[in-house]
Amino acid sequence: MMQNCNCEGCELKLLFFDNLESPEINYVCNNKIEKIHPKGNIIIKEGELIKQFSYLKSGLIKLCKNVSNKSEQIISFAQPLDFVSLINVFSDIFHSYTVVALEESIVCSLDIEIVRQFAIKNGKFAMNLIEKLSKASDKIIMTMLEIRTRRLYGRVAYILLYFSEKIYKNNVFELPVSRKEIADFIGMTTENVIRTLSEFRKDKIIKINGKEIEIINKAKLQFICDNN
Amino acid sequence: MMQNCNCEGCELKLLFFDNLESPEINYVCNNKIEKIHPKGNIIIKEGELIKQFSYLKSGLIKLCKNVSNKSEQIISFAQPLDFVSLINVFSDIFHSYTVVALEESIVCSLDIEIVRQFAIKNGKFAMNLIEKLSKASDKIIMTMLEIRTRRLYGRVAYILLYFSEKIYKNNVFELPVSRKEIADFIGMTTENVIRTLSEFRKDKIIKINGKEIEIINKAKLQFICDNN
DNA sequence: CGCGGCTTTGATGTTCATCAAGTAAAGTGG
DNA sequence: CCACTTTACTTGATGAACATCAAAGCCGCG
Repeated sequence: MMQNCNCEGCELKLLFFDNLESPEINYVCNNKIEKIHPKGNIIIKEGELIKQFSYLKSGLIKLCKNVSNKSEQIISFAQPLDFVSLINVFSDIFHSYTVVALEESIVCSLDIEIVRQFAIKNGKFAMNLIEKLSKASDKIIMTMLEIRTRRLYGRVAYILLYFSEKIYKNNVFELPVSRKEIADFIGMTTENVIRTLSEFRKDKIIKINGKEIEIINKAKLQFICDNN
Repeated sequence: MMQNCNCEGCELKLLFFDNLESPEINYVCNNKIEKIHPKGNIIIKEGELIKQFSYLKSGLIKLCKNVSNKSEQIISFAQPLDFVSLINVFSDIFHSYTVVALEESIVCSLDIEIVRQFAIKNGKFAMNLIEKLSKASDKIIMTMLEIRTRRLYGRVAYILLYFSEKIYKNNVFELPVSRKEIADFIGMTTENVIRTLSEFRKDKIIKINGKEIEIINKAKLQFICDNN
């Protein structure tokens, strides 16, 4: 789904291509591929050849991986500006992660060689890229540590606060993932995630209506997050 | 401990400064600080201002972090070429990790601004830097996932094989860390790490003599690693 | 020689995964 | 559109995995 939209107005252009001259921006604009991925669509598949540099313009994605033939592991969730095109696109030949759209997502892609050439020609652009990649990796590692230091209740509380504060910026939100995906992310079983959510509901900390969650006692949820 | 050693012979120069011209290499050589850190020394402290870009010339270090006031978390172990100067040196103002020497380590440091200017002036150098940073982050994330997918026995087996194969390339080796540090790394308690090591000893999988470990049944250890 | 830190083992209780069984919701084909 | 299948969700019961508490031995160091 190639589109000839004008990149001049794109805020992401500013993020990555701030340091490119106008003819280069035009080049990017003419050579980029913009694709709308419906919910559930696989954007990048583990094992595939890395051909493109991609970034998320809108939507929400999950980053996952198959580890040692065991069940799917979810590494992180990401929104625009959290960056997409992965940690390893410049250092590997094959994708080592799978990226899936959790909500309808617009992804812009550029031939990886074009980006590489830009970086080589333009050090400021490269430096900008380093900053973005660093922040993305750092965020993933920090989140994994935050989860590792907690137990079941704390982990579930953490992820509820995460969606509420970081992603939706609202006490009421629609969970973009299944109970199983939460379990895969926090490293617990689906049953125990459900049990914990039910406990929170019984304790009047949250309201549950299918995928819709309302946080009604945020202080208590924060306390559980901090003390479990 | 500043030294005027000749960087021309340094293999790390090739890794990072392959793309710098000779006068630039001389500049690096004259402005670098080479420091020998004895075992146990803190090389970088969490919270300090980021002033330098550092890399490990020899030795072994651990990367750790205090998370949410809870006990110290070990993120990874690293050797030379595994890289040091962290994921976030170009994107943050303060160090968010602590680096400690587990064995006597030689660290070379350069003013971070010098490195930044090199990257801006020389895109190839910047690209090289991106690759190194990417690989380092990717490795950390992969290791955290490998540990997360396993249970106590599998985790301990994993770390024994890790030290044996990746670090010391020998079936006999001196553990560079305490039992507590292993526990902090694999996210279990010290007592259970010890108990597991004792079990492995009773099952004649390893021999233990204080910090010295000998793997005598590697196939079995690998099996435990793969099935727990 | 005595103190503190690291290591070890055992006993106990908590946390969590697993198994089982049932309900609700969502997709599928006639 | 409905019967059918599949997938997601939910709850309970049980046992396994693990943390915690306690006590003692070991070792290096002042």
